[in-house]
Amino acid sequence: MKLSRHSDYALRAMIQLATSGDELVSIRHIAQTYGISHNHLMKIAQGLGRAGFIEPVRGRHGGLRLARPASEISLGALVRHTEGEDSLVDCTGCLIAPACGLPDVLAEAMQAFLAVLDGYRLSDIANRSHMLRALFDIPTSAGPSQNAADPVQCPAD
Amino acid sequence: MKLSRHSDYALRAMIQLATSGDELVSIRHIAQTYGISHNHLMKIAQGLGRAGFIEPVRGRHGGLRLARPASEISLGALVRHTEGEDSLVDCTGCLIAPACGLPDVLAEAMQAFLAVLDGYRLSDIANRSHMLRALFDIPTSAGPSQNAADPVQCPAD
DNA sequence: ACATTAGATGTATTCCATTTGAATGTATAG
DNA sequence: CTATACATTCAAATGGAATACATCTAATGT
Repeated sequence: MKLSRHSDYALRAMIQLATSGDELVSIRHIAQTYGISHNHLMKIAQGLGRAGFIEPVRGRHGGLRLARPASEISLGALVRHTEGEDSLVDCTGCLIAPACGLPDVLAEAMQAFLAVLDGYRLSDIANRSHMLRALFDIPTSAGPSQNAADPVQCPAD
Repeated sequence: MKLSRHSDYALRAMIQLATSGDELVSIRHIAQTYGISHNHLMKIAQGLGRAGFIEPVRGRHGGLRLARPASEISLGALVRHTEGEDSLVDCTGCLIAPACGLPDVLAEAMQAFLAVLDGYRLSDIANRSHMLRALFDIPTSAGPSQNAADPVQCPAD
């Protein structure tokens, strides 16, 4: 019972974009932040773009930004997109499928799971803005950090 | 977002055992019923036995039976056992872990998921007893089927 | 006692999905 | 025109799950 890394990375990227406000953030930058595969993140970003969560900007100083305010993006919608909504079990070819009550129960449980996520917005996750901005090394009006080009590296990696 | 086949098979086996009442059912028989791997099911049965869900009986006419009545076994406990209770995401090494609110939200959603399953018992799933007994080809007092040695085969397999 | 049956355990191999990597195309700012 | 960054496709690799094989232990019927 684990979220795929696909979902994991998508959520992380969205958090970073939410924290970065209107500024464009390149895929490369996000990948470097978390120390994850650049190519993989590209595909994830592609999917997020097609689904209307983010807006890609091409060209020299391009990058990604949220297509809508973080307060209007629910986590449920995100997870639904990255994980898919298909059933938890595959009953094709199961002998007892016609009499089995399991799929219904599992669907109900899944619905409860997503209902909780529907109750949270991206802005709720990224609410500790100052802490996150510091971790992302985003310069603020008060006091920008000394080296914005090379973001903090993950110590455990 | 799928249940592992491990969980799937465990649930199916438990349903068959619940439907079979006090009678012993061999692992081989269950495997043949669903057309799944005998050896794999053995390991799953092992785990179920160790966890106290089923009671294995060795020897010539041995087999498996439920350790407790089906009405006292909750689906939540079963899924918790087969899927494990660890977190949905692995945050070790994630840069923003200290400020990230995601794990809490996911844990809450997971809890809601399991809470639904906790509300159902194995007996609720196997409630259509007569249909299931027919599918499992279990002889009844009224009219036993003609060939109890060779159970019905899955048509789609 | 002995053979038979069924579960218990361990190892190894196969299989599949996810993840990653590489190469190429497309668009845009300067 | 060129450098940069996203878009797309294909192929390799990694890791976990599922399966197969081999062997052992325990209980039962003869």
